[in-house]
Amino acid sequence: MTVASRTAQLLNREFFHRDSVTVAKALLGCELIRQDRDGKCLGGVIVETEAYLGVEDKAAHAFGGRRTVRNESMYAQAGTSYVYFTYGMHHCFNVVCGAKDEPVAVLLRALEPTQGIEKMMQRRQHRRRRTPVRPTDLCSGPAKLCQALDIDRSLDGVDLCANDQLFIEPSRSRHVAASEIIASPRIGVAYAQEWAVRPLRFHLANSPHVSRK
DNA sequence: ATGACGATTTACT
DNA sequence: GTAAATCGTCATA
Repeated sequence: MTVASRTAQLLNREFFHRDSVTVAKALLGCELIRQDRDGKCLGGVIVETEAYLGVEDKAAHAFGGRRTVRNESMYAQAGTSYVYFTYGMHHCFNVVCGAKDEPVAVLLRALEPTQGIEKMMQRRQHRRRRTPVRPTDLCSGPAKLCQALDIDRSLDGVDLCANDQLFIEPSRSRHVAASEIIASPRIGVAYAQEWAVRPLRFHLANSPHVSRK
């Protein structure tokens, strides 16, 4: 499939050019797809996201207008990827939202695997791991899904609206009703004080593929 | 040049 | 439940 024909069926720039809470909810049910070097597609349906609100958000990397080599992609146009490295060993993947130079983004936290499951299993079952990877643990966390889909800093800053290596397709059959979306506090941001408790994490009710119950 | 810190995951008690 | 793993990045000097 060519880039041009594929681009026509992706989420477009306007989809991402909205506030991050709206995009975080709208991404639920959409499908993240990664095409690796062999042309093999890996991916799954997005079941969990978190919204990050920019300069006023104490939990966000751009809090206070912080702009560095690491988070530069947050200031790019909507639809750009922001991939960061953390804890000395993990990558996390975000979609940049809002206007250019407005550092807001959505962190993708969990997928329901649909494509390339065997290959993702192999990527997750790395050398040092002792226990087998269960299907519901394949992409049930922001760093797990990056490991499964082979997402790292080489994919930071790419345009998700015009790219055949990493992109997002609209929700297929399933229309996601507002009643299926559960909001809760974001994970791992206890240091952010009052921003730690705001309900900016969103996940599909009843999905066994989320990072936490 | 140095030190502290993660938007996490895994294993173990 | 707790703790270890592990290192790029950034603020400070």
